[in-house]
Amino acid sequence: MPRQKKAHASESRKPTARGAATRGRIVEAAADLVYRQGASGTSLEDIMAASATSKSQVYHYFADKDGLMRAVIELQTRRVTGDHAAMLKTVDSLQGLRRWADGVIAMNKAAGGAGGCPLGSLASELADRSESAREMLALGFARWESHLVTALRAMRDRGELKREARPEDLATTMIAALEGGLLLAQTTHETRPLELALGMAIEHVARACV
Amino acid sequence: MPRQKKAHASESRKPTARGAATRGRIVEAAADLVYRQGASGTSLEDIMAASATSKSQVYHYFADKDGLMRAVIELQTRRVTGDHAAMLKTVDSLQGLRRWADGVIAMNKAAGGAGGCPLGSLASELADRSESAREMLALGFARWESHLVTALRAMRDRGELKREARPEDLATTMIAALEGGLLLAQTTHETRPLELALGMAIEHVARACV
DNA sequence: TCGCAACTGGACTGTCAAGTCCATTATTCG
DNA sequence: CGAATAATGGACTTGACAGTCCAGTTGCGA
Repeated sequence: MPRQKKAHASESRKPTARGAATRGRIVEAAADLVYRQGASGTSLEDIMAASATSKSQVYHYFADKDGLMRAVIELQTRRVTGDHAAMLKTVDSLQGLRRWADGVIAMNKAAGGAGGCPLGSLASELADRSESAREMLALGFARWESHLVTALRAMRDRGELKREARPEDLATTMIAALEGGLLLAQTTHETRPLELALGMAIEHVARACV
Repeated sequence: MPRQKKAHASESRKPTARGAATRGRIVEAAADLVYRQGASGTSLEDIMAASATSKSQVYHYFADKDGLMRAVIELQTRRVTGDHAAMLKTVDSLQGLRRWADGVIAMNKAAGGAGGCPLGSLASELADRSESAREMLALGFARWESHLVTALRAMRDRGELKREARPEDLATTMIAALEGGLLLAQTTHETRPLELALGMAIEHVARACV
């Protein structure tokens, strides 16, 4: 019996350009809605309407809602890590790190404090409810962290950061501060908690400088 | 027309002891389920089953599901602020603060990193979806912060903290670190991010010491 | 150009959840 | 005691939503 595994669209078929575009439209619409309303607060019909697709299209590309949500996590992870990779690419100093943080703060200010982190809100909602989602999100955070680690290592190589400093740990605290600050900003509708938290994290890095 | 406002049970009636107990059972069951499954992931029937009540009882004490969710927020806020008020009551030194942090970490370790913060997960889910919920949660965080501020002020009064230090800002960063650390712990199922984040926050306080 | 497979439209089903309603049973208090 | 009101049981309505099904169309490759 040659591969009768009933393989689903999302794997092992041969999508055309049109099909790939449709799939992309669905995931993007889903990601935006889920960002604003949460996964369980977003219905497939919402997504169909926002992406101008029909039910059969959604089920052609995804096994079920969970499968679509996994694709959403993947997209948001790509977006966040991509954005920060670009912002951090040239960062190799405390000054550069400060500018990166200022960029994050400016974005939050533009949103009036609301919104929160796309990865953070997904993690909070799904981490304890779906093991596969949790793993994907953990991986996403790890990838994000790795870009910070790269910047911190560059600082160390330049001699700004002490040789015994641990870039991995510093990156973890940076993201924790960012996520916590964003959550408080989202709740209070003020950017100040984020500013304070990121300020603390950067000071923490400064303490590990020579 | 004397006060025909169609006032609901949760206000302006006179509940008996039995009624108050029933109401309490409902809210507690709801709080536990919502903590594990989220608000939109928890149905009234789940809550009815867990609290051994019927639909008419739920609607006797709460106008609708939103009203019940507000009561849940209130309960969780009371719980969290109560717990931390007790833990922080006698704290007036960096040492005491460290012990408090160790207690938080131990609790998280006992849960295998999972769970997250009851207020944090509610905030992440509801802050952008219900203005009244957002306000209640902001108030809850503020009350929580105030207990930390009290401890920090005690440190300042004892002369351990610099006089120009800002207890309010330090408390904000402490909670941001805690929430961010908890989120990462929940996602990675490891306690380490929380340890690192709280370590950073306490070091941050230490930097403001004389 | 022919045939197969990718793609799409949309009706239909079954389930589950929120909220309504009314009848019945306690409890309080004059 | 005996109204008035609190408390409860549970059936019922209404709507929304995930997922199924099939008929029809488009497009690619031999």
